[in-house]
Amino acid sequence: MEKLTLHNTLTRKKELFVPIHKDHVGMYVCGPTVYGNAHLGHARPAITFDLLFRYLLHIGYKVRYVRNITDVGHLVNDADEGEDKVAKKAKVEELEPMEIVQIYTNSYRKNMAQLNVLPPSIEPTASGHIIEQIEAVKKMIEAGFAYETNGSVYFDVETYAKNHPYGILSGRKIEDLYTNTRDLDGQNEKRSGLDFALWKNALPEHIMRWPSPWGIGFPGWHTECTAMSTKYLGETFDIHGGGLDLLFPHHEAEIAQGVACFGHATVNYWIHNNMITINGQKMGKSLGNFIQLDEFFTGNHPLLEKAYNPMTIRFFMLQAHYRSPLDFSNEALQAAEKGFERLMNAMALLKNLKTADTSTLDVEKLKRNCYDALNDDLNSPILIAHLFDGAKMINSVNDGNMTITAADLVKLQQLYTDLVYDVLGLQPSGDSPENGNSELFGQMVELLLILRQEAKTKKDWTTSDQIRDRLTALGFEIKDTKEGADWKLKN
RNA sequence: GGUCGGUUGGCCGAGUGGCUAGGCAGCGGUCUGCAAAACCGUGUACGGCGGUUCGAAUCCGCCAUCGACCUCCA
Repeated sequence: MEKLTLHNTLTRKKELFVPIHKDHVGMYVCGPTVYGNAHLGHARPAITFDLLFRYLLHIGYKVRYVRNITDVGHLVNDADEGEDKVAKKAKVEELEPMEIVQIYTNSYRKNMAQLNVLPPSIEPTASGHIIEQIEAVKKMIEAGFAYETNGSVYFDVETYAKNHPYGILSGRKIEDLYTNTRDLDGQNEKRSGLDFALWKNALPEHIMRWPSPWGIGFPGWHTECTAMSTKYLGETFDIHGGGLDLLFPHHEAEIAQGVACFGHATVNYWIHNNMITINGQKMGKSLGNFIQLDEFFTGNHPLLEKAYNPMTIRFFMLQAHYRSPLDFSNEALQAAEKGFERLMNAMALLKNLKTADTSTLDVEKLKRNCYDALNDDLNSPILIAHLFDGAKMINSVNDGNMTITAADLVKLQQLYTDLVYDVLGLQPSGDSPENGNSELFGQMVELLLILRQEAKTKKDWTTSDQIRDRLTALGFEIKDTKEGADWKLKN
């Protein structure tokens, strides 16, 4: 099996990945809070961990991939008066909270499918695991790491920090946290400003509420991930992923909760993807540069010059390393679009290349380079660079400047299918399954091109150019090759 | 203010103590009735100042600058 190294945020080093159980991997990734449409920011962790998921599967692991749906317990702010995001949205849109959850869960799944992100093995919801969360809170109280005040339960960071390194993941020192913690409203119930809520007492106007040993309430926002990850992956599991923005306090809190519940660390490898910026600025609702995935796909946003195919977005993200920040701009996306086309052209040529008795290209070396890149902390940009090197070779063989044996061609085809389709999860953007009439439609275009060819034979350039120009105006791209005219629909 | 991470050619974006990243754009060429597309070839680089070294864009120090987190955020 390939030797994969991954950057572990806990040690800030690349480490050889060794799963707890041979051949099996347990991976948990923080999913979306479903109170709004998925945006570009959601695509980054989804694609990052989809790549990891796909690569682990490709190199032979059985993977249980758990990605949660947060549908409760995420407060709009950390004050006691904070409203649940889902409940707030429900009030604004005059819908049941679970209607909100359903609408945006459906929308998220649709967008993920468009990006060719594989569904996880298990997609648990916070509201479906209230019992598990209550049990976890009970354990933490019993272990002496949590306390109840007025029907709410808080994690006692000070007590925890006496014997455990709170801040180990985010590199924070507890003393600094004290001096830098902001004064928020409603801190009076907590023993310390650092303490975070495990269970919140529900005020009468709260619509999402459940009974608990501490009265009617709802779970705090860090608890669900601890309860659900350990329920499905065990008390200790291999990989925990998420966005860098969740490092503190969310993942730090998860580590503390895990120790409080089980007496030991629950996660071996913490993996974090970096953030996306737009024209150098962080994406945020208040900055007005917040672009939803649907808006990318339709081009319907003031910052977008055109619509972008989901595969362009995917390819664009894979061209940067997951731990680097990635800046979005129309120019960068259009460059990615062109590059992606180039790669797909090579994929198409690969299907029927002419073979020869000898190869003037080294498939094994190319293959080694590609896997080395992936094994080095999922270096997808390097992988793609090697795939472009290969594309150049494929073009050269096609032009007759290089040769390939039949055996090497099979190997090369396998390599590209494995890496481009299976691991990178790219697919030709022309494959739009919603276009049911595409075959008939294609035949019509062919017919027009035959008429144009007849005109060309008669040197009737007026007619031939008219057909070509009108088709171009309709959005078709006509390519004249030695074998005749070829066409495709520009997106 | 604290912590962490960046600063690479026109743009995006890798990587490395000495050996071509790659893509896009540009330029030149092939193909074509003309185009378009495609393909081939090709230049420009490592924020500033010091230091270590035979050699640094790559290591160290200082400075400048940008960003992230510290509060919900993917």
